[in-house]
Amino acid sequence: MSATAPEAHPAGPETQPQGRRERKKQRTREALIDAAFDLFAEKGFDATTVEEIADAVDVSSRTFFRYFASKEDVALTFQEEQFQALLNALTARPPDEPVITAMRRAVVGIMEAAERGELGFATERFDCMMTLMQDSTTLLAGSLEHAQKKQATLTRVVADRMGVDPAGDLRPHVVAATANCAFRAAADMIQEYREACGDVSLAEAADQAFAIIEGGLNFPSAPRPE
Amino acid sequence: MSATAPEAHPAGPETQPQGRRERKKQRTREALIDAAFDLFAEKGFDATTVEEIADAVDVSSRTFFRYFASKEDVALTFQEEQFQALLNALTARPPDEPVITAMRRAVVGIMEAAERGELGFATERFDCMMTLMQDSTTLLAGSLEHAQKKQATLTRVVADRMGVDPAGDLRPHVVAATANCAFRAAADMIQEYREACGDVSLAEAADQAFAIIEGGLNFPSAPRPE
DNA sequence: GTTCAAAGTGTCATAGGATGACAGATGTCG
DNA sequence: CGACATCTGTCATCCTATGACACTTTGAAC
Repeated sequence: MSATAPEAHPAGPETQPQGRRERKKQRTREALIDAAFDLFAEKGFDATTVEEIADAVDVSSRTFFRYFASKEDVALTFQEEQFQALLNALTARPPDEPVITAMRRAVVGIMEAAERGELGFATERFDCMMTLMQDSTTLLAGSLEHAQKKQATLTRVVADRMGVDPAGDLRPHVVAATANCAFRAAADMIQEYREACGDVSLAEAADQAFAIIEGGLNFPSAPRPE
Repeated sequence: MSATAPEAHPAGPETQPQGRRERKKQRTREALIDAAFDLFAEKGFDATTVEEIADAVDVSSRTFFRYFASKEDVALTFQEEQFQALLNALTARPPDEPVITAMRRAVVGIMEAAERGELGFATERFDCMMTLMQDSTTLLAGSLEHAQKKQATLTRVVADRMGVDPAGDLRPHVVAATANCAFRAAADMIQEYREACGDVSLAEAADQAFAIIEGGLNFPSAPRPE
């Protein structure tokens, strides 16, 4: 996940590959992703070795690393797709919406789409990622890192929409960070108190989180009972 | 940074160690930290090997891993200290302050203290960490992971202060996430646009970020010029 | 179709992070 | 001092990740 990424998550939408070579490459790539998730689901992220993934597709592990920069990378394919979808959704929002509203609708929309399996991947994959990240700190770290790195892009888009310069103006940075923040807050509550909050969907919780943030967070401290 | 951490960042405040063994252990630990940061500052995080750190203190690299769960761990010592200081600062805030105000003052206070070298470590170490994280994605990932894991603790403290139950109530989760968010937004702007924002301190920027969040983020989108 | 360059892959080699096992050294306490 | 716990070094091993080189496939130019 460090310096040189061969071609980290290119995975554009449906481009009809011209040559046989391209098609074969695409097939290998997807086979690796499938195999990886099967194994992850079966034995967890950490317990699955790159060699096992590669063997399942009958390529050498060296080849695996020609497709993915790291073991995390293959798992974060979907996160990358989600992020790209978010960018699209955000720019597609009507231009007269306040930024935070546009962001909120875009984020919630994407999460709903993901939950309905309407993005490039199945719902199980989405759930699987959530589960995996609870058990694997390295995967969690990778996911957070990915999100963090993408935040710079998001900031630029937000700044553009606001018509301000991201150098010197903190506001677009905060708005972009808020998207992250709302998602994390929602995911945290659901993961840590799964039984208590029952079947609240991530999308719903994120929407609530945005509502809370937009309210300004001005909650009183409780009077000390004692 | 995964499953078994030997004794990740214990580093309590000044406890007078009783036995010679304890003292020696403490000395080794600190020597490792010092050596690590010297080397990190000199050649960067990734380029420094555990063996080099261990050699500098004249212990085996196996011993290094008995003190720190990973190479990241030794670098995140200070982040852990900062977090503990934040918890203390937060609980020390007057009970009649609204939570978000208490959080804001606590966060900004800690960052100012860190910038003045008033915590357990020198200012250079603080700056060093910032620099290192720009160049090392693995360290960045570790830092984010650490922050994320601590957020659960922070959430509980916030919930306690608000007198609410963190299961089912999203608000404390959002407040806790906001602290993270404000810090990240501030750090991002300063790091990516260093020249533009000149000598704005991290503490100032974080304070501004809180102000923006408390305002509710209700910014209009710019009219499309063309 | 033949030829040639480019791209993809396998094999081998290597570095570094991290962990388990075990024996020896070093403290601690009675 | 002697018994015991703890710390440490050595060795062995696994896994991730990368570089180097040779071989094969593919696509394109002639």
